[in-house]
Amino acid sequence: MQDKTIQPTSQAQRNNQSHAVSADLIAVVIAVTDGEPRVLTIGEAQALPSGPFELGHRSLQSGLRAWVERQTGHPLGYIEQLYTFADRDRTGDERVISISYLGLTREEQADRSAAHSWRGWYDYFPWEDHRAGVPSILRDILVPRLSAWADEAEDLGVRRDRRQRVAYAFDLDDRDWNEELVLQRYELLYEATLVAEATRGRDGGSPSVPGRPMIADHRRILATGIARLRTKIKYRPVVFELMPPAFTLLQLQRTVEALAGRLVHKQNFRRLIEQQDLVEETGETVSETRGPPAKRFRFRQTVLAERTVAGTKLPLSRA
Amino acid sequence: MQDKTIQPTSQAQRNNQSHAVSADLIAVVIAVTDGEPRVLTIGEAQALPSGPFELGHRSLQSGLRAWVERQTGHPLGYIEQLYTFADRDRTGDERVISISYLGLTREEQADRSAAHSWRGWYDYFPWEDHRAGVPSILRDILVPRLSAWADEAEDLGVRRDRRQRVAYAFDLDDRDWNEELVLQRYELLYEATLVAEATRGRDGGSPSVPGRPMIADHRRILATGIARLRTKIKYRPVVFELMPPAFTLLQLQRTVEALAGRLVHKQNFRRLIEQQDLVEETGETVSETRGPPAKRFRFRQTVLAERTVAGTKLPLSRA
DNA sequence: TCAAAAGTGTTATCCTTACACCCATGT
DNA sequence: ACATGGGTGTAAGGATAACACTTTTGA
Repeated sequence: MQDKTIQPTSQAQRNNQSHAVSADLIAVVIAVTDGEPRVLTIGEAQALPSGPFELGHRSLQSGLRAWVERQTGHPLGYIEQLYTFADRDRTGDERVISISYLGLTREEQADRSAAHSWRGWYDYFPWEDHRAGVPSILRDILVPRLSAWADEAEDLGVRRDRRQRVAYAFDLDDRDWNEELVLQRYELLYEATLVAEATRGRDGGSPSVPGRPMIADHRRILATGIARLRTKIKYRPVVFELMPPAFTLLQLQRTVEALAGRLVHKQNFRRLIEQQDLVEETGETVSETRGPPAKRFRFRQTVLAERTVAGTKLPLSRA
Repeated sequence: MQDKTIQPTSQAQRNNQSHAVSADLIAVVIAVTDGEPRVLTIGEAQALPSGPFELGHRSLQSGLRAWVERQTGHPLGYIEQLYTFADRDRTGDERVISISYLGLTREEQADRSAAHSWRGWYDYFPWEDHRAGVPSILRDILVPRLSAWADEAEDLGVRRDRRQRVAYAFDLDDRDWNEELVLQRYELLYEATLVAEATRGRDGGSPSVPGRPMIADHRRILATGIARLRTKIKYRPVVFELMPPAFTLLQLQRTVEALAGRLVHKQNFRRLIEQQDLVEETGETVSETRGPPAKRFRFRQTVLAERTVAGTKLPLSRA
């Protein structure tokens, strides 16, 4: 359109302070303790650790690590970027860019003095825990309210679209539950103004549904992190970031189940783990549970080097 | 550590202009024409479309769309976020945050007047095209130079680490080539100062290797986009964003091969596509190639709604 | 004593991989 | 005629899902 745009304009306009933005770093830090997935929070457990990206930070990652450590006393191990989004600042004349990260650790003797706490993530998403069967809130509260919301649309197309999305994201009948759709479910609930965040500041709306809210859009970010983690454990050995150095296969299974929010088949799970050579025996056995002593295993660090690998899904031809 | 950090500090410090940043939006826009994957470039084909995120932009996505359209006259369809990174500005007292996106379109009658061009992505990464067998540059130039670089390290551990990473990322023997490791390969070449971008500004270094450079870190971003696309085509039906409304199975196959940089098995590919119900016949046939007329297919839009689905890899137990 | 947990097998089924082959058509 | 491409068939192998069952031990 304009011929002055032959060179990328970023350089040219950088000195123009008219587009001032500030960047926030936000961390979703997860640990699994006693078979419960927990998230690291600050304040009244309504906020994720976060802080502005500063000039002193060497990189986004190190800035994030600094903030988490400062606010919670907890050093981070594995982290990966989640998503970046932008909202208009409350003042309106500035933009806030939020860069979110997912971190995995073990909930250990961190600095007690720091004001932080670990909260079970199902406090925020009670409908996501299907380990003890389909949660009653789902059947009794969420689905009826979502159906009502779908039907209240005037336009036929909208109605159909809503029904379809609700069915897809919340479809139960046990086997069809897709645990990865954490974010889609939260966003549907938000759209239907069934979560507190959606009605905040605005008037009325439906009374919100069980599940603890968070400040700003932190709960949405947490949902993003959970969704990412639930998909990732299926194709990358990230669970081990959450495990102690040595563990039994049952402990490993319980951790996976805690994350996925559903139970897995014991024998097949064990076969899966062993056949992929993900673990090796330490030689010790422990009998912390009742039942016979269990062998302890450790993660084979070498697989990180060997098989950062990905799976093929293309039927390659031999050259 | 500090007790004043009970609340997230982002709010508190937002008005402090000491951490001024500017945010750039960068687009990797891909199309496949005549069996060649192309990337949308501006300037002397050394830059990706980009521009600062401005107050007028409703969202990151719409800001990106605006910039690409302004600079190239090309409207965007499918886009997804790639990655966000930060570099110190050349002035040193400000930060630049780059938010990159991947876009997929068809290279069509866009505005001719706009100063843009489509470049084959293998111009930038000649070592990534294995459709006609292992590229000779790989055997003759890249691998020898990388080996030399690995061996020139003084520390034994570093030497071993480098060799391992080179072997993993570049290992040939045909079948073991992993087309998804585009970024890892580029970064190794960068680390070994074998690409022009690595020696730019600095003195000497090894003479660079075949492959067209780009400004700043645009080539790294392109590598990120290619890698993402190569992995994504395996589990989401995104190829169809690159196809015309109707196409033959061979055209579809050629597109996938262009992206993956390797040949796929014809019969098995067709089975894969058909059994997943991704396409349906239009009823027409065309004989543009020699050989018998081919049926034309169209993408079944419904699958987007039905199966945004993901695959299980956990051995779930029946409740 | 009994229930929870550690283990070991075994089978059917599906998907992937790899072959081999025939037919139609344009050069 | 022949090479290129369209289309069909099928057999072997491995991974997954779904069974059933024994043994050990703490509560």
